[in-house]
Amino acid sequence: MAALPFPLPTNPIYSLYTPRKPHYSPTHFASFSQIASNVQISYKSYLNHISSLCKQGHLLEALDLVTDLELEDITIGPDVYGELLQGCVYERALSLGQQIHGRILKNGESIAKNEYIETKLVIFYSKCDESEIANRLFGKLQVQNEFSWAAIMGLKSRMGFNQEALMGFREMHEYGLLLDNFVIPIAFKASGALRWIGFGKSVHAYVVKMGLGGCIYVATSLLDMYGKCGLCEEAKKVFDKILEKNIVAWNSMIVNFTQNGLNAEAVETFYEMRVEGVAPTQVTLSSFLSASANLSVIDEGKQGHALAVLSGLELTNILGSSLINFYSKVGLVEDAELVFSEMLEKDTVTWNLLVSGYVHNGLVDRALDLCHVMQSENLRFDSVTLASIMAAAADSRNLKLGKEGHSFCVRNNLESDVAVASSIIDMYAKCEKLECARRVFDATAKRDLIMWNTLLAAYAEQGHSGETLKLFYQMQLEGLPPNVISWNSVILGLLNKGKVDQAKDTFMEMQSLGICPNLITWTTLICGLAQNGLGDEAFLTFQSMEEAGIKPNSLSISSLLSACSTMASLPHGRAIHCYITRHELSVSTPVLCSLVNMYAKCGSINQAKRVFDMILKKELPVYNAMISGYALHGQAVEALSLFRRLKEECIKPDEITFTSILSACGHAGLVREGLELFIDMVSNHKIVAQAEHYGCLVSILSRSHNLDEALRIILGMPFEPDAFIFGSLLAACREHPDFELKERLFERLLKLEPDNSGNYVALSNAYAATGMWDEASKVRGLMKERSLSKIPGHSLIQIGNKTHVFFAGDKSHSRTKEIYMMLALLRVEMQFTRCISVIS
DNA sequence: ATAGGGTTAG
Repeated sequence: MAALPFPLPTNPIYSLYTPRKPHYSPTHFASFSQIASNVQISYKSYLNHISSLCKQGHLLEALDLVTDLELEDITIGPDVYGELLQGCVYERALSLGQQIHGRILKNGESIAKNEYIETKLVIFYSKCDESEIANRLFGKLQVQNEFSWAAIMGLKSRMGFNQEALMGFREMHEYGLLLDNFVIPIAFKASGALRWIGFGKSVHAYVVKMGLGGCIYVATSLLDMYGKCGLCEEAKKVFDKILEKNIVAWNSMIVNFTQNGLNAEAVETFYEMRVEGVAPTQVTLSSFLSASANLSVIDEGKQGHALAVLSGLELTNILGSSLINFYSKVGLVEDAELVFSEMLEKDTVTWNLLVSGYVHNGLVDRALDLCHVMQSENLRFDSVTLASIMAAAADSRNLKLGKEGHSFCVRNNLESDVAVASSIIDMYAKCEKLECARRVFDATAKRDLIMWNTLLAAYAEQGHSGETLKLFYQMQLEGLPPNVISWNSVILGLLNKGKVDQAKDTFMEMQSLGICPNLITWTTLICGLAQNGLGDEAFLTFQSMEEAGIKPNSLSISSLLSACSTMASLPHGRAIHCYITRHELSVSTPVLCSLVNMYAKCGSINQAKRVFDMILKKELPVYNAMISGYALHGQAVEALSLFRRLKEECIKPDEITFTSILSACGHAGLVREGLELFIDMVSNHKIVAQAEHYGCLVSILSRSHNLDEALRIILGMPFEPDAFIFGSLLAACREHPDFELKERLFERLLKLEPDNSGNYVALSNAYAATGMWDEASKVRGLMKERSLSKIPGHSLIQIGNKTHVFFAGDKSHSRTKEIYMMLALLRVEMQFTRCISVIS
């Protein structure tokens, strides 16, 4: 047990289980002789009547009776005024209480100086949160008893002056008063609010010594204190020892589990409570809904909603907000809207919840519309609203909105809020304004872990691994230990820069420092390995992740599928497809796209089509994946027919669709169709042509031996030709016998991207395509010399109905040569226009 | 004695 912060009392043990009533009689201080004996009966009946009126909240009627007594010149004892004041305490009726206070003063010292009345007045003003009056009266008290002390300490704690409350607790003890089961809950509440676990534990020790633990008020406040300090096991121990658990005890336990992130335990406790047959309250259900939202368990949360309705609970702000929070966290936006519309009174929290719910579900426009409604209803934005707006701006890369929001924050002094500042930093980072993000970060006085992590993520995302590491060390120098998210960003930064080995070292380092990698760490690693061409390692990492007992989500699955594509390994891809089916993982649109993409890139266009056909509600990304698959396989006719179907179904194609369909036309040499599509994109769909679209156009023209036209297009483009354009040209003249042209293009490419191994592979493939194996080999040697990471490219060659995958990796040309020779032996006609290189 | 909201990592 921890040391006591105060000496133990020497007095006999205080009686514990007494109900709340003073241990002295209120009338004890009043001289009953003052009351005429002939009116005593009627006085007593008056008193009883007044008392019952007060208890029912009929304060005005009670006061009328007192007036009657006064008119009959009957001396009124302190008991009557006490009852009245107690009634005012229940009703929090400040002005009425003040009137009674006035009457008491008018009736002279005998009543005003009565200890019972004086104490009641302190209690009354304290409960009405009238700090100044309460404190003044308390200071002037003749006797400061346990009751007035408890009232004042409760007031201080409610006002947020918890430290003062605890000081009063100690002072009270020094004053020689007993710490009873009325003050101790206040002490627990204050130490819980301050997270002063040491103080709390020593009060706990006192409770044990004094045998106060059986009092339900003491026990629930003790359990709450442990919960607030994050010690859920201790809280659970206290909870289990409560023999007769009331609703507050159950609620406290559920609330504390939820607030400490132990959502499953919260749900379990809720069910235990149901088994015990205890009726839930709003507190129970709002916490249960929070836990369900955090666990994304839809059925449980819906049951909670149903139970709230069945229990006849009123849809107050708190219950309603919890419901909105639950529905929007699990993606049921319409249900959230329904609850919102059913709520009679709404406050800023309610509105904010729906706004953030929209943002959370990607409905940025609706979020902003709701903000406008908020404005028109004259509701003030607070920092929470702004944080959601900034998240919306970041999501939609809407720099204009972000800047407006930022200036609103500056005008309204909201940017000093850490969460708002973090969201502003994130917004600038997502809009690729890293310097602005940095400026906001530097200008912020108070920085928390999330803010550091936001900037870390921003640098990592852009592959500025150096800056990421610098910041990572700086935060540690400033005494802030990084968490998993910080480490994840460092790993991501390194992977995005291609520094795979360093990323792997960092992964080991974090574990040796006792930081446990989470799903995102694993996924980042799997994804990064796949993107850096290390598909095998990505798979091994996936196995380690499974061994670590971490279940993949749709992103890890997509990453693995992209690893399969990189390796062009159909068996691996099939294995993942089986894994999805076996584990009944949710097949979201991104996963379906990755599946289509994987099968296409692994050469099985038919299987890709089968997956595509199985999708009932086809969205644009799925079409895009399938079209790009056809493009990859040189099946331009199928790609074009799918493009028409897309239009028939009134789905608007985007720039990605056009990139794929244009590249399909390029591979098939469909010049007229390609040019028409380009014009359709620019004039009908108002899509600004990007470099890759020009690249496709160039590629289409080059492939049809229209190199002059291609060069004309390049000159007329609204921007400088980039590596992609030169790459397209180089790829386009794969079969072109002009070696010099290839080399010149390659030179230009190297100037733009000296470290891109893809260009070397492209040149090597171009040599290989025209049978110049030795030159191809030289380029490979050059790559090795410059120790460029080997990204194994691979080629898909369509022969008859089958597509074959040829690797252009290390042993590329020898293997390609082998296959070419095999094909020649089989007398299969080579279709070079259908020979596509897929180089990431 | 118990009660609802915002910001970061793929």
